Amino acid sequence: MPTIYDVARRAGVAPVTVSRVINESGYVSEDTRIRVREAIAELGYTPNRLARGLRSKQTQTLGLVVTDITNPFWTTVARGVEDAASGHGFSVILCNTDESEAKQQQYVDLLLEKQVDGFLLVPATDDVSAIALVQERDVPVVVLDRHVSLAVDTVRCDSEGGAYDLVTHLLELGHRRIALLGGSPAVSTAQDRIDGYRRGLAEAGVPVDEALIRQRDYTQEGGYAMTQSILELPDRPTALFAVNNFIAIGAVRALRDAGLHIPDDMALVGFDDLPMALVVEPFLTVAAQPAYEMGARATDLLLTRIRGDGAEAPIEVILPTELIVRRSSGVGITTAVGG
Amino acid sequence: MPTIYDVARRAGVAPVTVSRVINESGYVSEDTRIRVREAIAELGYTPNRLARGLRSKQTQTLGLVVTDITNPFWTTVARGVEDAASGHGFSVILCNTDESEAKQQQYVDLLLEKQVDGFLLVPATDDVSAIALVQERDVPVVVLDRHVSLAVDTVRCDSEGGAYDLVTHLLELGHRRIALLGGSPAVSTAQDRIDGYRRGLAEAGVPVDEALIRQRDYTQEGGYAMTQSILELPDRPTALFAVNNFIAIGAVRALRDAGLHIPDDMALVGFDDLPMALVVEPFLTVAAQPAYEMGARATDLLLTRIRGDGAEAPIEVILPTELIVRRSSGVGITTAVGG
DNA sequence: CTGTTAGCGCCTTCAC
DNA sequence: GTGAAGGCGCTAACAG
Repeated sequence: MPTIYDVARRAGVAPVTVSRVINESGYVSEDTRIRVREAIAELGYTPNRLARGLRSKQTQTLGLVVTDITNPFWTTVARGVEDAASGHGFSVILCNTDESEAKQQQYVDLLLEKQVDGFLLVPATDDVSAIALVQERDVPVVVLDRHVSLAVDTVRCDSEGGAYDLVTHLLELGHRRIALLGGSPAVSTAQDRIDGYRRGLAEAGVPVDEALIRQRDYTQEGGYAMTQSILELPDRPTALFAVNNFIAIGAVRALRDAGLHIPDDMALVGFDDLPMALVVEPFLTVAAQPAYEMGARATDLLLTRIRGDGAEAPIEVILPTELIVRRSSGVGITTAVGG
Repeated sequence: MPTIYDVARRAGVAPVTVSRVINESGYVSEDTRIRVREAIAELGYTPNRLARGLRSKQTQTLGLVVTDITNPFWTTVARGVEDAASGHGFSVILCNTDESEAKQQQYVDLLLEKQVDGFLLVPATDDVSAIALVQERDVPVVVLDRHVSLAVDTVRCDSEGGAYDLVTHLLELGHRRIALLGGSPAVSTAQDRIDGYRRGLAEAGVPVDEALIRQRDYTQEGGYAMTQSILELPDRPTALFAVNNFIAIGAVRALRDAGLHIPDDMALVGFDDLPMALVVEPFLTVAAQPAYEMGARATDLLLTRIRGDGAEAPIEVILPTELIVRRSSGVGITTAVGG
């Protein structure tokens, strides 16, 4: 592997001049620049980023830590991050925690050791120790999607508002008994969506029936089981609110297995839209989150922090969700409407 | 940021001793080991992998370059890679090319600069220059999923056999006119699947009608358009073979929009299964590829190459596909059968 | 506009 | 079992 010394020798200049040509930093005459470029091409020289990072203390690399790369929502976020980052010459290392505290800690340590310039992190649980560690090390972090009990930049969606919109939509259609199929209480979005659900009912003057609220996790199995448990109630609801896309799919399957028709026998609404490429027939009424934009915005914020010219105080960016009304809630509309 | 020098001073030893403790290399007495460990903990020392990599010429990092991170097939492969790699202390940098030659070249260059120890790469097209470059640099590469015109380790699935199984299955059900909705000719799997299709028909003594073969790309839009074009034929086929999961979904939508019922009006089979978490009702007969295993096997192979104790000659691993018969092909079976 | 010097943090090599 | 010396490839800081 040739180094800048080899290039320098061949071009008849000092190594530092080669460095300047590569990084387009400092003054280099057009003449020597051309000679250096030629030498680089002739030798097939490739810069060594380890050495560069060691010396300059910048790796031009971001760490992205998500909870579930299997969920299209997160791959979409990742694309937003990737596009925004590469537009500024940064690359991204993607890590998957499976909502595990231990894995999260492990990846944060690894990324720290790899000297990433900043973190984009979806907290696996409500434990903030990993994030606190990053902050202690003075490495910029932006928390994605969820909020934590820590002063830190956050970019997330309006889960409370999205849930409110969905419940209000169901109430307007005449539903009064609406069950909630929830996620883990350790995840802030799950809690926010319950809050929005309660507010929607409260504003409509409909009392909350605690027997209609379930909490498990963001999985299809969870959605299936919660739906089954709801269906066993003596006094069944007329509508279900699934707080995540996987839960919604589990609910659809459980309803189908129980021989119930959507929306005639049971209305259903969900959170997070599925990509068009993956779904045969979009029929689920959802509060869609701007996943791609969330990734891009968070990255922009992180990059300003890395540049060091942002405001001092932590910022919280909350992106609106979009209510997309389709067949599953029981209206004949299939086009999107604002929300 | 503390360095090994700080740790060494605190523990009253030489830096090299700290290094030995961290890497568990060489002899260190139990006594000093404990003192060093304590100093590390007290200072909150984190090793710097850039420095380590620069010196040792190993980064314990693999580059994984895939064509479409939006496709659940690739995220599953990625998980297989990730699990196998982290089991051996390696981390993975995941890059997405969107089937673009230029992006692939860009990422390969970047990963080379980052000094990854090895590559797992899904070729974006049939251009092999990027792979050749990696080989010139003496960095081990394993090609995933597709085969290329180059002597290189490859781990892929038996596309030809899977296609053969699907076509044979349709033929056994009595179909004689089977259309093929294909992918880009620049992608070897697309070609292999056509080959399997032709062999299946040939062995059954059914002549190939070239008017029933379409080739576009692995997208839902492509599947939709190809299906429409097939439906315009004066002499329609009775079954469709979609060579990829996205194409299959596009076909389902096109058939539905045309008011045709699956499988009564038109049978349909596809390639690649969709994860259970994402699909409401699995009804598509498919040749499923062992995505996770493909990633894991490829990683194992790559790691032996990195260790340098593998055979010299390139290896080609071909994993079998599994025929999963469901409703869409027109049989009343919904359980999996071997293939 | 170009060059010299030094050192980032670590590990390899050799010495004791 | 432990340490001293040196250098991986690059760029910051300072000259000129």
